[in-house]
Amino acid sequence: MARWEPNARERLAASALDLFVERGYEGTTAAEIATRAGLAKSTFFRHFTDKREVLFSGGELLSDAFVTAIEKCPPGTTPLGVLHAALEAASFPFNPDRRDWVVKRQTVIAANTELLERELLKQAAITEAMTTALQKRGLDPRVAAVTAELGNLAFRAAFTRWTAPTNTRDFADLAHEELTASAKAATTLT
Amino acid sequence: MARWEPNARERLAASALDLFVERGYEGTTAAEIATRAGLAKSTFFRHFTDKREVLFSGGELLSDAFVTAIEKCPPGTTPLGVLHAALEAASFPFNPDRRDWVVKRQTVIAANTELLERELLKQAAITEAMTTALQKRGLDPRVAAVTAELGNLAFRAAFTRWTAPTNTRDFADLAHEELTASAKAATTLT
DNA sequence: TACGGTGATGAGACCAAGTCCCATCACAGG
DNA sequence: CCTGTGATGGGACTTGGTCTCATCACCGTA
Repeated sequence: MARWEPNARERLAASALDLFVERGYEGTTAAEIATRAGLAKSTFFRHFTDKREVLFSGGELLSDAFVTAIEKCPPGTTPLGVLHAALEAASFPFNPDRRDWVVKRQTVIAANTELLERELLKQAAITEAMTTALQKRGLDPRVAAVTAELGNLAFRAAFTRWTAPTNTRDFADLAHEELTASAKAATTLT
Repeated sequence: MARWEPNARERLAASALDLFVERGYEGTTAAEIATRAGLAKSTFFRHFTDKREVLFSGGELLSDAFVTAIEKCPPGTTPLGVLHAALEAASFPFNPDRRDWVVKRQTVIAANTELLERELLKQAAITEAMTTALQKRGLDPRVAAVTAELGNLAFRAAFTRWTAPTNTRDFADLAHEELTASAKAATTLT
């Protein structure tokens, strides 16, 4: 399979993040990213459909983790229980080693609307996948939708806390905490 | 203020939707939209920052309706009560006269990922605005977030039902129904 | 060692989105 | 009738993204 320098895709992603941090997303050209990675512009677009997408590759892994975790829950598990399991399974990208990279990436995304749009799309896709997976467990469609949305909310909250400069806690930890809090909040609406 | 043909913006929006329906979003050029509206490409981009944006102008009205409705609720109103009022106030764009236009627009959006992204961004902005407005009422941040998210969910569900071919019911009606159902679902998670 | 197949790459033409600048034109008021 | 102002037109320019064709590195095989 691998020939020449075998890591074209990874090199592109790394160069891209570096350049985005240095010059900003809009100040960086796809051709420049490719050049820094020792490749050509056409090669960049062979690996990524978009200039944006270079920051989002590997996102399917997260979605898959959510979905398969949901599927693996024993039948009869409560929706909230399923959600806890799913968040647990989706914690793998967030370990201390990857923190620097994750924070850099998130800083770049937060600074650019185009990238925010893309992120929202990915999140929506995940939420939809979770909804479907929950429905397959026999949940009422509306309950499934509310559950997935709550999971998404808890995930984002946990992520925000995990990336905070002072944080030392585990992602899964924070996720469970946020989920519990959100679920409790959901019962105090009336 | 208004000179020549005074409705440039509206003409552009109308021409755009027509063309998008005829040839699809990607099959339509910004220059073509402008030409059909009797204007030039440069004028198009003077009125809309984006080719996408031509389908989303007026969206601030919706956000404003949500927020001001939340602000106008008497203190002590329950979060769910506030949400009902907000959805009621945000029903104005959805009357029988505008149905055709709304359905056309939504069909175009649903067929194109770029447009979906933009719509998600707008929805996220509205949800965030609602969260802030709810927090200003003294709600706990987490409760505010959950409430806003639930409102968003109910809104989308109501919208889907309202645009369904067989629907004859009022949007506000559907929204109240969806919200009640979602809120109830949120209490059955454990 | 020579050879052909395969898959990744490079080069460059090409189109459309979006920016920018400057000229122009319609209208208002004096 | 003249002049200022704001909306428009036109066109040059950059960049994202697509596409095609040639090239090159490596593989297995003779």
